[in-house]
Amino acid sequence: MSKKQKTFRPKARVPKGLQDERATDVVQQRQMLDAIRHVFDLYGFEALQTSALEYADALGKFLPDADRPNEGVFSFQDDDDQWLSLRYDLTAPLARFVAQNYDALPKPFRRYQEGPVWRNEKPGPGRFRQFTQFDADTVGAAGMTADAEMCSLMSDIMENLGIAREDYEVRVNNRKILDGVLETIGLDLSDEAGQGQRLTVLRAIDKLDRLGIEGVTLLLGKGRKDESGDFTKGAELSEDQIAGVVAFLEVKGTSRSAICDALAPVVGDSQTGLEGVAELREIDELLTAVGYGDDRVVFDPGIVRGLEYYTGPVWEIELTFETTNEEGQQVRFGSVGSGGRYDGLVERFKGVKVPATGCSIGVSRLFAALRALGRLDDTEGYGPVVVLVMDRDDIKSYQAMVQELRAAGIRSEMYLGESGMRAQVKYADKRRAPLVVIQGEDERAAGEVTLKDMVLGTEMSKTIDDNKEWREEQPAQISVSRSDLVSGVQSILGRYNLGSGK
RNA sequence: GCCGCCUUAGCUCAGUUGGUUAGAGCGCUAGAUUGUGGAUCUAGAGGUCCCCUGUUCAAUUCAGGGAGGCGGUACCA
Repeated sequence: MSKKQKTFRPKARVPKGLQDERATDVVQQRQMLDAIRHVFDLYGFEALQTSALEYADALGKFLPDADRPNEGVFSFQDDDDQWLSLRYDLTAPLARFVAQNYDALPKPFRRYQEGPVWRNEKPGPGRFRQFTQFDADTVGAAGMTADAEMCSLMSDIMENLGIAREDYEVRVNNRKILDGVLETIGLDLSDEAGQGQRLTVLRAIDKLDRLGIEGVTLLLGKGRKDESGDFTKGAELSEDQIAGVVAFLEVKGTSRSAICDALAPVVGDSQTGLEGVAELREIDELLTAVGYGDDRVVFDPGIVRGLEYYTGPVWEIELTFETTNEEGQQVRFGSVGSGGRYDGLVERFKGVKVPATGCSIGVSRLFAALRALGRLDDTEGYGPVVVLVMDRDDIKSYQAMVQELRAAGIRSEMYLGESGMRAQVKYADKRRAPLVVIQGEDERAAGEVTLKDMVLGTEMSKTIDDNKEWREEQPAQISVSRSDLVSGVQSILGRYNLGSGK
C-alpha cells in the first residue's frame, strides 16, 4: 500500500435532507406562491417576515438540552452563550412577534408569511430538513367566524391554483370533541399519566388513514407490531373505552349538520365535548351562509393534527386524487396544508390568553402535486434569446444587438464563452433559448441577421433523420434585415406566448 | 431511536470462485460536418470498486467494525 500525497478535495454534495433547485423549479414555484399570496392578500391579511433564527426558549418546548442540543431543531450558542435555533415553523415566531409588539398591533392581527423552515430529523421520501411553509393567521379573534374564514380561505387557494373541486377536500374536526369523547369514556385527564394516555390515543387516531380501524384499535389497547417487527406500545384502554373511541371514529353523515347530529350523543354530557360540537355547528352555518358546501369543506372525526397546542377546531387540506410516480406506483399526495385554533400560544409570553387561529400550506408537497396534475406552466422554463458570437473581432456589433433587445424588454444575452458556433448553438439548446440570433460574414454583407427558432427546430428534428437534410434545410430559420432585429425576434417569441419577455 | 436491504464511472447497473490492464448503457467532451442544437458513426476524458482494521504472498472480492444511502416503523411543533 503506497500512500500518495494528495491535496484535500472536499466532496461536493448537498447536505442530507436538503436540496438545490434549478431555474425551472424556482420560477414555477414562485408562480405558485404568487397564486397563494394573491388569495391571502384578497382576504385582507398583511405581509410579515420574521427572522429565520429565534432564541431557543421562544420556540417553545424544543429547548436544547446539554446532551442533545440539536434534537428536532438546529441550534447553536451565540457569543453570549444564549441558544439560538432555526425556526421549525412560522407559528411560534408569530406568537413571539405578537407578544413583543402587542400594544402597537391592530387587533385582531391578521398576517401571512412565507418562507423556509428547518427541522433536524430523519429525511424520508418527500420529507426534507428544509422546506417552505406559507401561513396565514388571525390573532386576537375568539369567534368561530375567524375559523370558518380559514376554511373558505384554504378552499379558495386550492381553486385559485387550478385544483378541481373534486380533487381536494378541507377536512375539519374539533379538539374539544376529541377531549369530550375521552372524558366520556372515563379517561382522567387531570394527572400526568392521564395526559400521557391522551396523547397516545390522539396519536393512534391520527394514524387512522394509514392503519385503518383495526390498526387503531390495537394501538388503543395493548399495542401493535409492524411489518419490520417493531412494537409500538398502545394506550392500554379497556374494551369498553376502545369501543367508545371507535364509535366516535365511525361517525359518518351525508352532510356537516348530519355529522354534528351524530357526534352529539358520542360525547355524552361532557361539557367540553358539547362545546366542540356547538363550534362545528357554528362553522357549518357560517360556511353555508357564504356558499361553501359539503363539496368543499367536510367534517371528519379522524382529523387530529399537532398534539401540543391546538385547542379547538383543527383542519387539513387533503388532495383526494391519485397519480402514478416515475416508478409506476400509485401515489396519494394526502395532506398539503393544515391548521387550527391555538388559544394558548401567545399566553406563554404575555400571561394573558390571546385567541388565535390559522392555517399553513406545505409548499413543497403542493408543488409536487401541481406538477403531477400538469398545472404548472412550462413556458416559464424558457431561457433567454442568445446572440451568437460569430466574429470575435466584431464583438461590439453583437453587444449592440443585445442592447437593443433588452431595451425592448426582451430577455437576452450575448454568448460569453470561448467556443465555436456549434458549441454555442448547443449552449443555447441547453439554456432552452427560444431562439438564437446569428450574424456571420454572409449576413453582415447582406445587412441581415438570421433568426433560428429553437422550439420549432426541435419539433422539425423529429421528422428528419438524415443529417445532410437537417443541415442543408437549416430548419426553422429566417433572415430579416438588421434593422428589423427586434420586431423579428418579437414575432417568433409571440408564437410561444413569450411576448416581449415580460 | 428500532428493524431490513444496499454502497463499483456524473447517472443506472454488470463483474471479479481472492491474481497483475475493472466493464456496459446513458450522459459529458471532441471529430466526421469549410457557419448550425436533433439522428448516425468514431474517438476521448472520467474510478482510493464507501472508509478503517484484520486474514492472506496478494483484498474491489473474505471477516469484524464504522460511515453513508434506501425502505419500513417510532417521534413530528
